[in-house]
Parts: sequence; C-alpha cells; structure tokens
Amino acid sequence: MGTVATGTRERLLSAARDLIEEGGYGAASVLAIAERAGVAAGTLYRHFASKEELFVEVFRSVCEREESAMRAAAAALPESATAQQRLQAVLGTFARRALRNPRLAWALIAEPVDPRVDAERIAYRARYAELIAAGLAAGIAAGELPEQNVDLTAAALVGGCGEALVGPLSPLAADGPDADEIVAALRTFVGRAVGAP
Amino acid sequence: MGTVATGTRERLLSAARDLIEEGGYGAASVLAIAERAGVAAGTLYRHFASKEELFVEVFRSVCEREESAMRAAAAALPESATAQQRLQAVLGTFARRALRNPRLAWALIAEPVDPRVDAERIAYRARYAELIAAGLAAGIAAGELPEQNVDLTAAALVGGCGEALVGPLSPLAADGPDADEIVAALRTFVGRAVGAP
DNA sequence: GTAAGCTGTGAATCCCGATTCATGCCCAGC
DNA sequence: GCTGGGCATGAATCGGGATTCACAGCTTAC
Repeated sequence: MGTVATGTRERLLSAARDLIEEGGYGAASVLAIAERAGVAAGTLYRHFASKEELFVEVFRSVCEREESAMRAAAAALPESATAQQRLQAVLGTFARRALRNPRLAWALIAEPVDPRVDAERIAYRARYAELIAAGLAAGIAAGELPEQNVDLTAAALVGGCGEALVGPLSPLAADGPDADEIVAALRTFVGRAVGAP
Repeated sequence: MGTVATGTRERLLSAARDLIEEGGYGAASVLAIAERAGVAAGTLYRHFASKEELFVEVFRSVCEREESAMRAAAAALPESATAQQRLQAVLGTFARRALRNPRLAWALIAEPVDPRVDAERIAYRARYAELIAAGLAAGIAAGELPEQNVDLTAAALVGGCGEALVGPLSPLAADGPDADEIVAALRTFVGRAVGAP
C-alpha cells in the first residue's frame, strides 16, 4: 500500500527533526536518521532527492510552527492593544519558546547549515523582522512610538533577542535557568529600544 | 637564514588573511593559501600543526586589532565624557569598521567556522560584551542610566548591532550604502536601548 | 669539502559522510 | 501460483579537501 511509503517518509522527517532537536545538525547524519526511522540509509533516497532536501522540509515545517505561534500571540490581543503590547507579545512568545527548547532554537537561529537550508533560515528571519517592522510602523503611525528606521530597529531586535537568548553570550549560558527573569529583562530592553514611553 | 622561514610563515598568515577577507573561509583552502603565499601545500605544515591552527592565529590577530580600535575610541574621550558617550563611541567605531570591510566583519562575526576558531570568536564577542557591560555599569553607578541587567543588555547590543550591520537582515544587504545613515540610526537605537534620557 | 639539519615539494593517501545501485522482498492483480 | 512493479537493503563508490612523507636543495658549522 501507498500508506506504508507515506509512513516511511514521515518517519524519516520526524527522525530527522528529533535528532536535530537533540544534538543539532551534526547528529543528524543520513545513517543516524535512517536508523532511528527504522530503515536503511539508501531508503532515504527513495523519498528525498538528497539529505539537504529533507532538511529543508524539516526546517520549513518547524519555522512555520514557530511563526504561527508568534502571529497567534499577536492576534490573541484585543483590538484595543497598543503597538507596544503587540511587540511585547511577539517577542515574549519568541523568548519563551526559545528558552523552552534551547537546542532547537540554536538550530533554527544560529547553528551552521548547508546553503539551501540557510536560505530558509534567512527567509524565516526576514518574515519575523517584517512582523516586527510592521508593528513598529503601526506604533509610529499611532503616535505611540518615535520616528525611526523601522527596518534597522527590527533587524537589531531580531539579532539582539537571538543573541541574548541562544547565543554564547546569553546569560543563560553562564548561570542557572532564571527564564522568567531573562524574559522580563528582555521585555524591558525591547520596550526601551523601540522608544516606548 | 631563519629570516627566510619567518618570511614564509608570515606570508602564509597574510595570504590566509587576504583570502578570508576576499572570499570567506571557503576560499581559504590549504591549496589556495599556499599558492598565494608562493609555496607548496606541504610547506604550510612546516609552520603550523594544522590549517585550523593557522586560522586561529589569523583570527586572533585580527580580533586584537579590532578590539584595540574600540578601546582606543573609548580612551580617546575626555575624562568628563558620560558613560553614554563612551558606549556610543565604542559601538560607533564597531559600526564604522564593519561597514568599511563587510566581508571581514562577516567572517569575524557570523560566518561558520571550525570549532577551535569559533572558540576564539566567542572569546572575542565576550570581551566586547564585557566592554559594553562595564560601560553600562558605570553609567548606572553614575545615575545616568536606569537599573538593568547589564549582561543581557550587552549581549543584546552585540547581537543586535551584528545583525543590523552584517547579517542578512541588514538594511545594507537590501539597498545602497547609506553607511552614515545606518550608523546614525544605530546610535539612536543604542541610546534608547540603554535607557539614556 | 662535507656532514647535519633546515626548509620546500607535491603527488599519494587518508578521512568520512553522502550517494548509488544491483539485488532481494512483498503484495496486488490475474 | 505466477508475475510485474515498486519499495527496501546496505555494501561499494564517490568526492573533495586536509594531511603525510620520501625526496631534493640550500645553508651553516667545523
């Protein structure tokens, strides 16, 4: 039956996702993926043209999940919410999710990858920055936030939150998991950086 | 004479540095480095235990140059300068240098590298973040800046400036080289982010 | 002048994971 | 029950760059 083939394909995808979450891209060799999926190495090539293509598919689906989580966080706010509240909701969601699954966050944000996967990452970060830039523009239009180069602010916020949360400079890398404290400090940083009152 | 050997060693270092500045680490294969230095591939191993070791040395010397440039920028200010002015001087210097040599900045900040070189990079970024954190702490002590988690703010600033200047989200990646405008916008961002009045 | 010890050479070798492919297995259709 | 086609196998192959090493040339010491 075709369902068997579909099952294999999906087992391969989820094996790859699991391995990446656990040990990064390095841990996800063709052999390891196949083994965890319970098939032979060659079988992977019955379902994907290359390892890279499989990775692209995994990466894309994980990014979509993350992106909808952030959009949902913004959408869940009442109509009357300020632009600043929306930004805080988006960045706070990002932060909480990243802290809950640091290995995955590192893989999505910073870990070295093949060029085609990297292209997906850039697209993801760009959509994320756009989301923020749009929020900033709305806040400026509403008179809540001061005039500024929204693209640069958005890029700096994406980079800054990424570094603070998953980079080697992250305070988390040093001491314990005061996750809530980190999120709070990051909110303060973001609020000030965008010029909120 | 020993001087010949020294000459070769330094030619190898500078060949590697040039290649990295021009085309990133990928362009700096052992063969390419040796060729540009005017020697055979095997010769590299008369002077360095491995390619990685050579890279570490190149990376370290470039980082030292960058770091002293930033320290010098801070030190050049009069005694009476505010903490905020010092921070602006450091980050402005970083920004100007990165914009002047984007390929090198990318190699120093974001390009994937071997683990031992990456360790150097992390150490460099950590020193840089410390420089900023110290400035923040001084500003807080002097009552100029509000209380905050200085390590997190410093990490976010390093990451944010890096992304805004050399990352794929950088406004520079999209349009022309309004370098001065970018630096100005970044200064605004930094000033607000640290909570300057 | 010659031996000892450098430095330089570059083709051969190693390494290691992705990718291929000849072969075997299973099941549907007849 | 036989057969055709698709899926699975996994050992063999490939690829590409780092690394080695047997050999050669030059310099210095005595």
